[in-house]
Parts: sequence; C-alpha cells; structure tokens
Amino acid sequence: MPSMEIVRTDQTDAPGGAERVFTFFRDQLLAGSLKAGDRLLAERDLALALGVSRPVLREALRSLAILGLLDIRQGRGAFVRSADAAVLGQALTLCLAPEPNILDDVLQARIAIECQAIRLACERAADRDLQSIAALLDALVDSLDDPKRGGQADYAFHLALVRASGSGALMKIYEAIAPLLMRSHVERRRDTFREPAITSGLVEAHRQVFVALAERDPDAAERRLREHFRIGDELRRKTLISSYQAKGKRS
Amino acid sequence: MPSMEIVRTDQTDAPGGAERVFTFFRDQLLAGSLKAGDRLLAERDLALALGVSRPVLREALRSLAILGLLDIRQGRGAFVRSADAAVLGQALTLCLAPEPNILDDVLQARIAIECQAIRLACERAADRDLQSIAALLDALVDSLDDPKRGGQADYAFHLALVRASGSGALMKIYEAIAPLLMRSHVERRRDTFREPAITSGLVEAHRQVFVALAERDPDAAERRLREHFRIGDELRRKTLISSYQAKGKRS
DNA sequence: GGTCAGTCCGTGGTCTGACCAGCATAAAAG
DNA sequence: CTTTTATGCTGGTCAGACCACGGACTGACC
Repeated sequence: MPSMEIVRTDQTDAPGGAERVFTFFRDQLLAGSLKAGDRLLAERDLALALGVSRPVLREALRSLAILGLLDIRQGRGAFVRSADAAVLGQALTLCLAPEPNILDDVLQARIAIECQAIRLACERAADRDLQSIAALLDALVDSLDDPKRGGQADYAFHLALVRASGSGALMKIYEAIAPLLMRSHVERRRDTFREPAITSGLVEAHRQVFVALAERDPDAAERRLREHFRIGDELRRKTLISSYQAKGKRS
Repeated sequence: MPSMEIVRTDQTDAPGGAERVFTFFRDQLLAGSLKAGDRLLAERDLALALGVSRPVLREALRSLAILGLLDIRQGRGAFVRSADAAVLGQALTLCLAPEPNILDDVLQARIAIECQAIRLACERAADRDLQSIAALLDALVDSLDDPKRGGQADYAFHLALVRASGSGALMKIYEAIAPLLMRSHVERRRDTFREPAITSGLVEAHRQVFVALAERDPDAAERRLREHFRIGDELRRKTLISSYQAKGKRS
C-alpha cells in the first residue's frame, strides 16, 4: 500500500524540472515525510502528480537511487531506503581520490574517531556494551591464526568501541572510513600472524584498552589506544622497509 | 577543446545501461582519466559514442552532477568539477538526519578531528602554517565585538589548525562537518560576546592552544584544546538551562 | 481440495524523434 | 572599430511507444 502523500509545493520555483523534483524528494527524506520502506507511486503516476514528464522524473529518481536513498527494482517499484554509511564511504572515496597518501590520511581519521569515541565510551558505555566488547576480545584471541578472520575480529572489536560511545555521528563516519582500511589491514596481518611476539603484543594492547575502558579512565584508555596505533604504525614501517630492501636485493 | 577519450569498455556488462554509464564515468574520475576542468563531449555525441540513448546518458550525467562531480550548464556543456567537501557534507547530512542529538554528535566528531589534527600539526606544521594561525588569532581578537565576524574568525582559526596537520582526509571531513555547527556557533556567540569574562577566556584558550602547538607539544596542545571545548560545552549547557528557566517564568 | 503451471498485467528500462531555451561566436551593420 | 544581429551549438524537456522483468491471478492437473 503506497503510503506517500503528494504535497505539491509551489511549482514556480527558480530551479527547473529535474533539480526541483530531486530536492523535493530529498527534503521529504530529511523531514521524515518519507520513511524507509515506503513505496513510491509508479513512475507514470508520479510524473503526472508532480507535473513533469517521465524522463525528468526518472533523472531525479535515478540520482536518488545512486545516492543510496532509493531502491529501484524493475517490476517491483521504487522503495525508500534508509541512508547507510555506504553512501558516506562512496562520497569520501570520491573526495579523497585526488589526495596523496590516502591510506595514511584515512588512518589518521580513524585514530581521531576512535580516540574520541573511547573517551565518550568511558562516560557512557552501558554494561552490555562492555560485555559485547569482552566477547569480541575473546573472538579476537580465538582467530589469531587466521589473517582474514583475525582482521574481521579486530575490526569488530574497534567498531564495538566506537558503538559504545553512543554517538551515531562518530559511528557513521567510522563505518564510512574503516572499509577503506580493511584490505591493507588484513594484508599486514598476513605478514605478521606467524610471529608470537607480535600477536601476543596485539592481544595485550587490546586487553589493556578494554581494561582502561572498563575502569572508566578516559586518559588511560586514549593513551593505550594511541600506543596501540603507534605500534601498528611502527610495524607497518618495518615491513615497508624490509620490502624495499627485498626489492633492492632483487634489482 | 574536448580532451576526453572514449575507451569504450565491454558493452556486454552485467549492469544495464544507465548504471553502467555512471560507473564508467565515476571510475574515470577516480582513476584520474578525467581531470577537473575537462569538458565532456556533447550529450548527443557522447550517447552515440557510448552506445546508449540520450535519456540513459542524461540520467547518468544528472546523477554525477547531483553528486557534485559535474558542472552542467545549458548552452555551455558539461565540465568535470573537482569533488569538494560540500558533497561529503550533504551525504553526512542525509546519513545523520534520522539520528537524535545531531548537533551534539557532530560536535563530538569535530572534537575528534581537531584533537588528532593538532597532534599531527605539532609534528608537521611548517613555519608559514604557524604564521597564518598567529594572524588568524589576531583576527579573532579584532572581531570579538561582532558575533558573525567573530564566529567566522573562530572557524578560520580552527580550520587553520586542521590544515596545519597536513592531512587532506582530516581536512575534508572537518570541512564537511563544520558548516553544520556554524549556525549554532554564531548564535551562541551572540549570547555571550557582551561578557568580557567569557571573551577574554575565549581568547586566552585559543592563545594557549597556539602556544602549545608552536612549542610542538602534542599532549599539552590536545589537553588545552579539550579544555577549550569543555568550557564551550559548559557554557552551552548554562545558556540552555537559563533559557528553560526563562520559559518557566513566562508560563 | 491442494498444488503447480501458464498467462496477464503492472512495473521500471529503453529508445526515437522532436521541439524549446540559453549561450557563444561570427557575421553584418553602424 | 564597435555594436548589433543572426546562426549554430549546447543542454532541457516532452510525447509516445516498445521491451524485459516480477508478481498475482487463474486455470488445469494431481
């Protein structure tokens, strides 16, 4: 059952056609008049109701779909989809494409988000947040021998930290940037998971961060988190250097 | 002179028509084959070259334009535009729309970015960065008596801090979220710029942050920056409370 | 009576061809 | 040489038609 209402704003707006239709829907999305799951009218009816031709309407709908706000499927219709972090991630990728050192830069953003998140988490985290983080810590230990699963467990742990901050904005931004780092993260793990000194250090670092969080000590939590990132960075530089040395030998 | 090249990928891709054209251009943008300022072929020629009809091509182009990647103007043509932070801001607004406490949340993100940025800036900032920040500090002092100009000077100061970090990603994210806070920031300033105790404290806080940065002391810089935000938050709560009390009296 | 297959209809997806409106350049008039 | 006009580009819009896919209904068959 289509639950949308056509309010038909003033037609004589300055921006013409497609743009007007686009902003019309976008504003309804922002205002909440259109909720996730709602089904839009058929294109032909909608075009008639809005007073534009079908191609113009389609341009607007297609744009909304590409932005991730609409789920258009042939034979079914167009459905409103709640905007998820994937949109943000795509926009970020596009914005950061011309930048050099993207990975380093995005890592800095990740550190920024996490350090702020864990401070908030020390204030706001509920018991069940701490419990789930503890469970993820166990999962991390259990998956040390598998780079892929281990990487995912690592990500899940850090994501839970951010979630415990209770800040939706931090969460969304984190979800947007983290996937960009996932690949290199797993690759690095593949180089190091055989070395007990490194993996045990990894586990210990995570545990210490968790303990500081459980003790609600923001300064200690942030300090340990930064230390964790610093060690990771150091490790990354080492592997980078040794890979260059290997290249040098081959040449 | 149109400088684009049509490489004409495999036509029998899985995704049909419009979506294919869209990803085609998006990937060229990401890969750098299309640089900012380039002019696309005319719609009719482009449609012919890509083997799709004009409406389909238009849907893709319009989507790119709405994403901010293209600048399409009647009678002129379509030009590639470098993706700016405005795209990110819009995506962020859409993603955060359903969240509660948006302003508080976004403020947390801002604190996260700035605190990380100033740490990086302590390592990386060049002399000219410090000079420009010092100049903006003077501008901030000069504009204390005007809420609007003062707010802008405040923003410019903090933006310069982030720029000094040398991280494009932090910069882009900061530019995306800061405008969301600008309005409330100026409004709060309008309530407080008459009180010398507050404004002098404000200047002093900024100065201390700058000094710590100039002395390349990351811990001190972050601590002072957090203190600056904490005081601002406290102030905000006070005005909120007194506004509620005023309401109570009226009723 | 229940189940499954075939058909029908509504949906988005695409195409063709045409016309309108803004802009730039070049040609023509002063 | 400057100003004005005319022409041709460009994107913007529209109408109508057809295709492909999905779901729902209906019928026959078990």
